[in-house]
Amino acid sequence: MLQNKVRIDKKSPIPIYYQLKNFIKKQIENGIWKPGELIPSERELSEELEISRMTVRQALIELVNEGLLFRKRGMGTFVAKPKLDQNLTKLTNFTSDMLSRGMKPGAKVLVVNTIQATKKLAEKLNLLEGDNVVELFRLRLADEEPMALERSFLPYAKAFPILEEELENRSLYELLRSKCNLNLVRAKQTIEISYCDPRNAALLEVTADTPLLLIERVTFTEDGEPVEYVRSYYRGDRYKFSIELSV
Amino acid sequence: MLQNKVRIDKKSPIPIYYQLKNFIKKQIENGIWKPGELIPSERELSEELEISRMTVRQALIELVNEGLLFRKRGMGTFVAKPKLDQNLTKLTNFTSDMLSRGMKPGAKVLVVNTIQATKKLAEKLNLLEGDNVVELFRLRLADEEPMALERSFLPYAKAFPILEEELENRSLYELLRSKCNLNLVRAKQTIEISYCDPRNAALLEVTADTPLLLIERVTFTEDGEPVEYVRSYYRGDRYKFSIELSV
DNA sequence: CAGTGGTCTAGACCACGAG
DNA sequence: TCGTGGTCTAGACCACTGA
Repeated sequence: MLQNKVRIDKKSPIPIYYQLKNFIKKQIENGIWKPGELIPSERELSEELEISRMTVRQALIELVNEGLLFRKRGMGTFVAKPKLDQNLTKLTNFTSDMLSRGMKPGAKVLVVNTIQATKKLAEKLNLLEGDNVVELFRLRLADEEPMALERSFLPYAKAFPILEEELENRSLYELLRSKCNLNLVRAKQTIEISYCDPRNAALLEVTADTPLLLIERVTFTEDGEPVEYVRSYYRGDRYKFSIELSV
Repeated sequence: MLQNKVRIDKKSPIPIYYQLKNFIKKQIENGIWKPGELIPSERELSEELEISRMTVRQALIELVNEGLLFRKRGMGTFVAKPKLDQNLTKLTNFTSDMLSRGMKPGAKVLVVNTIQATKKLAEKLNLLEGDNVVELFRLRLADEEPMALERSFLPYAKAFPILEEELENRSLYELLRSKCNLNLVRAKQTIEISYCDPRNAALLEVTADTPLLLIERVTFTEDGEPVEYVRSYYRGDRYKFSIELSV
């Protein structure tokens, strides 16, 4: 049934359930277990690999959550059809988005500033009106071509270390993680059609009446604290937004 | 520590871990455990409620996945700041989307047809060129006003029962679930700016040069089989798309 | 009926973080 | 050092499925 049980090393510092997850992923990747097919039952895996059934279950449950497997009560566990990139709706940013499209990301800093929170900003960032806020206005480039205008607002108290960093062509999220110890894990965003502020049209190399995709986003750390409020104007003729959804 | 342990009923058919989840949700909802605060440790909950630690863990792990709690190694489990609607990126559809906006959804059927799959359709729906496909072209209404044009394509073999159903003002997803036994759990979609086909501009009550939000989507069942390919043109002046993301 | 996944127990050892 | 979450075991009973 299983080619070789050597794949599980109980002495390894890598958790057993994690090794099993990787083993199952490999079986699927290599087409040994095909989409729609039944995989060995929990008890079978548990016995053949000489590990506890609860450990097997931890691996299977995580793979079900990741969408690689699905289960039917009383029937067994099956390989899901791949088709979908396996991760759902990843939190991404301009830098990694462009990299995944095979383009070279860039950022030209137009404004870096410390301002006082307006009522709207205070609301978005969970601050008080008048609290200090870092404003960062950048032109985002893809393969050296203008792609978007991005105006970010960050609570000064959390993000001030970035003011001492070189921001040109750097990933803001990477800086927030490494310099401010802020781990961004969730975001809420809206997408709508908008138009360019005429003063900024030239920067994007469009005319003022060109429709743009306006993406407004608030990004949060794992404890739910907002860290960034950003408005991005993407050139509608060059950008297409892609997402995956689940129930 | 815990007001009363009566909340866990071991005789109930409701799983213990599930009762515990609900209990914790209540504690958070009622402000007894506040955002950012430490909640009792796994061992504490296990002892006080007289249930196994593994059972406590199952409840906590699921709540962490749902974003209500977060954990720090060696420190404990904390209540996450609410702020975000708790569900991430739900798979939604026009009907429930409009209901959640407090508007009355509607659908006017323009075309129902059985056609042969083109190359593109065959690819999207995992069919062979020429296979039968149900085409459904509808004008979607919100509070009786035109909001979007939606052209859906479904594999005839899976979706044919809907042809015998009244489609006017019905939710397609609801019909697919109840009449075709198709449970849609995932989707992949793209959002971009587009313009209306001049022949259809009048239906949306816009001029042909009005920018629209084009949402293209393929929807899948839990085993990864595509069930619907749909192109929706939303009026950019009336619609704003909203999503939540996580790592 | 036998086999499946779903739930649950009562232990155990580990690595990590704080004082 | 002590308490935390992370991992793991070897059992158990249940409800559900298909034959």
